Amino acid sequence: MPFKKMGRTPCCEKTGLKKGPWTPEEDQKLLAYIEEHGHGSWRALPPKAGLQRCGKSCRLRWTNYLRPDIKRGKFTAQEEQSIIQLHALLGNRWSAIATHLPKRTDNEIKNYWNTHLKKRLTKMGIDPVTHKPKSIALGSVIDGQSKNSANLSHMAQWESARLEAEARLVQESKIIKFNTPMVQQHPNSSSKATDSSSSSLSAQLLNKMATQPAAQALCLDVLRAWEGTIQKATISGSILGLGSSQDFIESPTSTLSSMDNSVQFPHMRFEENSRGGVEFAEDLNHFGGTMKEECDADWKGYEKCVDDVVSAVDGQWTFEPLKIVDGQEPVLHFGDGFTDLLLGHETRDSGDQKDQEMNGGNCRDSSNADRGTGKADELDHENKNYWNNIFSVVTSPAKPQVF
DNA sequence: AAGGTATACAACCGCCCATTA
DNA sequence: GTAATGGGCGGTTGTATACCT
Repeated sequence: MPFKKMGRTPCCEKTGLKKGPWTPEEDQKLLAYIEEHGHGSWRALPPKAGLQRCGKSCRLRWTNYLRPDIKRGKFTAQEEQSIIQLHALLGNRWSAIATHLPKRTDNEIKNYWNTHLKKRLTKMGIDPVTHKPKSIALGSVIDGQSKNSANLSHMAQWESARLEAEARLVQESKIIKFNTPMVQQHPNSSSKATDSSSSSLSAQLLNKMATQPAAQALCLDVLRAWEGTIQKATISGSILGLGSSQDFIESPTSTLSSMDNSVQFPHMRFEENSRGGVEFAEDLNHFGGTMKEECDADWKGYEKCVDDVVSAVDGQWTFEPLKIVDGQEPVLHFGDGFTDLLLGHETRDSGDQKDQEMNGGNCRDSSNADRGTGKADELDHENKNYWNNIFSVVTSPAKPQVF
């Protein structure tokens, strides 16, 4: 009984068809046929092309290998970072991840993740599913946080998909026009987004969500909460050993109706950049509203340990000094650290060359050394870039994005 | 040099969904 | 309304190669 589903027939007769690696001759036959006739029906293709293969096999061979617009070869550091960040955001949605990596197939990305990045994660003591230190992911310290973070991971996936859909709807309909000016402009900012061109609709959408209660879809709140969870879990939980934190994460649905505006987008400010796109300008308050209040208790205890910040060295999560600048609270951000570590920054001094390469592009450099200097503006810059990366992904699904 | 093991990647499998007849 | 079909997707397996003992 080869097929469990009723009404389902085999895509092809299995007997007599070749399986396994494709030969150059087979590739040539397939290429020649598609170039001349197009693939048409994959099921009907093999006999026409003179191939003893099933149509599905032909389709896979074409889409994953023979297609002319495929980039093969080693993944760049930028691509690696994209994969890691997108995976943190989207999970194992390889096709969705692939849409943001030009000329890379989902299969290739999936394989690369499984054979390289996933192992690197594990080696670093980070759970590849939750993108968190395993001590947290396993719930060895704070079970509640672990569950919350796992839930948030799924929530983030759900929210990201929803955000994509919403952004597409807005862009495609081009009906919504925002007559209100860009709100919450930074005092130093002169950027405006008053036009209704499609290029700025994403910015408008984000700002609309930030300012109009009825439109506050909270698509990004889950990420914010997620980040908060990481902060709390990492700093107050497993790292500083301050005990468990109270649950503060709710589902997007529940927060939609109950959360105060002050803990939503207003602590994030978006601007339209010179290219007409949207970019995250700054986090006006790392801990805004109730989230800050709920964290105060932890922060009081945290004051005793402000000289310590977590870093991963040789696969161990350890402490290193962190100076405070201008009385500002040092903040660990989700995404800081482990992404770079995965990219080869295993130690504070080992990634210099790579840092230089990445700094040449639009990559974050969140080396621990920089963090250790306590340069608040640099931290802010890193934070800004990190969110820009995420937002550019979720708000520009149609545009391949390489960080 | 030979055998065993690990790694990387291509390919396959089964499920699912949208479309079509 | 239902079965048939095509194709997408994620998980898994198979195989070639590199590395180690």
